[in-house]
Amino acid sequence: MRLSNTSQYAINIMVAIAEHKETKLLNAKSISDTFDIPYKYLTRIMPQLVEAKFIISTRGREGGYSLAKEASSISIINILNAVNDSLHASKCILKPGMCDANNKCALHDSWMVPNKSIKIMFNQTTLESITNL
Amino acid sequence: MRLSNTSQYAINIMVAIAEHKETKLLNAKSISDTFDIPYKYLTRIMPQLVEAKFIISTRGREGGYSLAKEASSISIINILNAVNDSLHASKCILKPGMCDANNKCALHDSWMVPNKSIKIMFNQTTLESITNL
DNA sequence: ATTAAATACTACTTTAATGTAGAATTAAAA
DNA sequence: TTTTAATTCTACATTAAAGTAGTATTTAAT
Repeated sequence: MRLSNTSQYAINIMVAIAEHKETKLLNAKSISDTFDIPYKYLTRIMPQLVEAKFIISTRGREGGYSLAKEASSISIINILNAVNDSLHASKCILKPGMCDANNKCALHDSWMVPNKSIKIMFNQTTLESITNL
Repeated sequence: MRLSNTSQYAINIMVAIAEHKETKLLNAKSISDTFDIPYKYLTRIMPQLVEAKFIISTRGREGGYSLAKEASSISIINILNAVNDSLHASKCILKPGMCDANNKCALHDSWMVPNKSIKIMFNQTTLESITNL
């Protein structure tokens, strides 16, 4: 029951950029150092977050990253979706696909309770709510 | 946010054995067929469940598996522990280790709510509660 | 006794996630 | 204008999980 490294990295990256309040842009090296994210791996995640329109990248010397929109408008689920193909959120916990009502997996009903809690958390938690602004 | 294939397999296997109420023992082939678990992979999981004292194996012709104890005494968390080295249950969602109170990861507090719900479910859900007995 | 049907053991292969390397591109500073 | 510091792109390497194969062992049925 875990989040992939890539997802963990992405969330930490977004938090770092949201919290960065200096005039100089925050660059990949700093983020890599702060969270012990392998630099070369991080620099492959960054373009995905740019592509998702969460951050703006500025290339060249003195370049780096900054938020592209309000921290309050970016929730954890958005970040997860940007780096994972899908969160598996709607998938069943005991089989590859989804359970249908007639043919439920053994944990289907039991899992609904924590799964709902997870979904609510990922949906309602925004960058604003978890950063020191 | 997912359970490993091995964990999923183990839970399905235990449910199948718990629900099996014929005089003939339930064998690996049947379980493999029922849940589309690769036979050879399944036969490497079985000894772990035997080792954990959840099931009894009977070798040789007409052999198979049966529950070693009451279905009510085996909870999901027990099964997960038997096949995973650790469930990561106590680990933090955004870093390899555990957060300490002073140095929390960004999602630490937010994660506590769903995490508690997951723990309760895995601890309180027993084979008895999810099988048709 | 022999055969058949089952579990158990050991080693190997494949796959997807993760991590690494190097070169290209960009743009400010010197 | 050259250098430097940054992002981006593409390809390759490593690792751990998942899957496969073959053989040994066990035991009931024949």
